[in-house]
Amino acid sequence: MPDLLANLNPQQRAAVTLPAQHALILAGAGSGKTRVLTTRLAWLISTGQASPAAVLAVTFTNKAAKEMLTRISAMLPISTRGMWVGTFHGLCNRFLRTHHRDAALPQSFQILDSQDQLAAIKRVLRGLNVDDQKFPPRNVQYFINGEKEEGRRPDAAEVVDEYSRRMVDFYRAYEEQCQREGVVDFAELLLRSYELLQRNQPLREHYQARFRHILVDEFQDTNDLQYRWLKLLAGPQASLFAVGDDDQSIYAFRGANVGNMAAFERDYARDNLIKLEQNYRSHAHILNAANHLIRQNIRRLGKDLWTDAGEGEPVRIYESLTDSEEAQWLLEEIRSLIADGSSRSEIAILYRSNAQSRILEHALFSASVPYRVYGGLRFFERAEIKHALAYLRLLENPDDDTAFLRVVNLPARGIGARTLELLQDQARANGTSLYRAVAMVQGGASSKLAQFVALASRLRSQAQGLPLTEAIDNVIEGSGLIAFYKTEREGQDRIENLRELVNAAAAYLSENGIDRDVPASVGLANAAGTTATLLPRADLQDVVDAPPAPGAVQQVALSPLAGFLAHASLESGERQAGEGVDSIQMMTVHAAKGLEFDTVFVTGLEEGLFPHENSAAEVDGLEEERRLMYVAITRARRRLYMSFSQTRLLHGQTRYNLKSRFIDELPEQDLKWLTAKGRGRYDAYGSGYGGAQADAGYGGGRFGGQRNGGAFASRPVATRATSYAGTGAWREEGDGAIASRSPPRDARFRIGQGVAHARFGEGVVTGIEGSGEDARVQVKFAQHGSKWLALAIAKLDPV
DNA sequence: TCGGTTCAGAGTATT
DNA sequence: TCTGAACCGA
Repeated sequence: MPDLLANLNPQQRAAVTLPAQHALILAGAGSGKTRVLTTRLAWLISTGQASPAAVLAVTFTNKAAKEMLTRISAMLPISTRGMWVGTFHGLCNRFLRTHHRDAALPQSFQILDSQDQLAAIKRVLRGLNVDDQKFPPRNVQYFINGEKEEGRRPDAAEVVDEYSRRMVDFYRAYEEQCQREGVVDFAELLLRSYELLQRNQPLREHYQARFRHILVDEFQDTNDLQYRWLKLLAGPQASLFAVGDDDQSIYAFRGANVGNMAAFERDYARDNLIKLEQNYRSHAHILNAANHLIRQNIRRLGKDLWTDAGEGEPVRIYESLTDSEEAQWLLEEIRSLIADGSSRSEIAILYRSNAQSRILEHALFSASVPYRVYGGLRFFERAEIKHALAYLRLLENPDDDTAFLRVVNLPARGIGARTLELLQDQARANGTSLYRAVAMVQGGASSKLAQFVALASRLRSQAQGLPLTEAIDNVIEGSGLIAFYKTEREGQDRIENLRELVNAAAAYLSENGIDRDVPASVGLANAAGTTATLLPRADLQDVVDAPPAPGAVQQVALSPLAGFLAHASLESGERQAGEGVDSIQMMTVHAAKGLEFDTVFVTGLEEGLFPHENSAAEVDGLEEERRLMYVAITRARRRLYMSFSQTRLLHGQTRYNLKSRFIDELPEQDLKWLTAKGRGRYDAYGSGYGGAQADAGYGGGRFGGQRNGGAFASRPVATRATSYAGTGAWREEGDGAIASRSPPRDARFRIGQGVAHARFGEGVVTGIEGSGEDARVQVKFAQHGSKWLALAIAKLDPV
């Protein structure tokens, strides 16, 4: 297949054409990772080594999955519909629909997103009369998801104290509620698929025999359950092809375990580790900076990016006195870039946390520079859309109490909290859903409830004869949502969004090859579309190596409505608009992962902000921040700017920050300081820093004035110290006066340092005080919380 | 049931 | 400083 392999470098080619063995591809930023993954898949199919039905490719985001499918379609003359290419959750959803009986689920089970899940948990807690001050629902949610991601059901959860005993009780009650209502949350999709494969041998063997090649994207982002799921799915004849970059692992906080990469190499791919180190994105100065920075991380598999694209431009560093001045400088720089011919969409402004965007937006907005901020609400997360979906869910499953509660009084029908409490009591007493309990309650309000139930029931019977789009239109009108938003002051946008929901449904139907005129609630056992994508396609069936075990693959008849609802839960849709206009791209560094721009500004490079102060108390926290910085740097193709400010308004207070250690970790020869290096750290009025900004308002006024107080003007370092006195975090460079406590002489320990304790396990130093015999360190342990330990007594080893 | 007021908390986020 | 959630009075 010379076409497929053309223009691949030797490492890429080696990865693509690897024999059927487990392999780990360590793919650096901009090294053609997605290309290798998709070409590998296409190559396997086009050389006849695997049929389309015998490969499974899994990603984390729908965007990545879609991208992969698009590329495969372009490379191969086959239909990709029916191929197992999707997100972990999407594939598990498909699997559970197909085997819903074995999984003990209704065929049209609903999927709760995080918001729905939280609402469901609140309901559980209220039912148990739990004091939600003591047990905040968010914590319970965190606990439950954590347990599920560790593969533990309530019976297996560890109970060590009263607190965990209660948590496990809530977990159990929540599970019962979900089961009763026929709903699953995101983690449940995975866990239930995993358990089904594990306990059902014929089923497992069927899929193991089928999937000869399992390809995993962004492997460094997998959590423990996902990795276990992959290992279970990969049978003795299968090859696992994992692509990832441990240096870009930035999602530990949501359960990702970088350790999976090393584990995978050790257990599967000891002999097949391929590094893709040639970078096709950035010039050398930028790559040097990235390489140099990331080398400070201890625990990594190790690789260095290189390019033959030439030196390019040095990394520009800018220091400002205030955050608003930083924004002003940014604006001027952007203006001159645009004047020089840059397109706005090729300029990105990155920041560590969303709160930083405001002041930057303000500067751009005031100057009428078009910009687009990533993040925020997505289409299917909007309140009005969630309301409409809740009505639709009630049509599909009246026992869905989450949906019921969401819309029972929206638009207002005079059904208040008191009424609902009574209804919930009734439902609990009878072990039934709210919807069914309506018929059992007595009293004045019951007629209002009955009217609501009648409405839902009417909408349901109407939907049966209508195509999906018309059924949805009927629901948003008939429910009174449209009329409701007409009375709202800002309701026009919401009405437009509701109308857009009809279009989204039409798009869903056409993307899945479902006839537009099929009635919304009719199952599609033999029609094209939803069902067909759930089953191995008939024309692929003959190449499945082992025949399915009897009854292993059941007929699935998912209605267009049920399919659309699942789609809405699994794909939250586009981020908000601004598209189409050539605009500056603004986003967090996390959101920028996977993207690239000609010009990148990384802003707010200050201690406490980036690295973020909260990360100091996390195991591996600083290294993760550094990886985040690495991701930020490697987004830039040609021009990279980094800026930091001496002062910044945060939570309504001026904070005095030191420049980020990450700037000190960059190689000097690849940098170009736009302001005099190190100027502000010692003297705000220090010797000549260049640029027009010097005249723009650095005069005494700004510092001498009331705003920042005289203390800063006279002794900036001392004032800066105050913002850090509380945390004392990470002060390593010279100005030891900053720490409010005098640190122990013991040079082995620093704040942010990883340590190991015989009994408490691994932790991170978060505080140091005293000296000599009295030296104590505060350590936050992964398992046992935060403790002060006397160095003279405790046996602590640096990790 | 609705609207205003008060208060705590404020990091990154996909499915 | 700003936001969202909780709370209280009409």
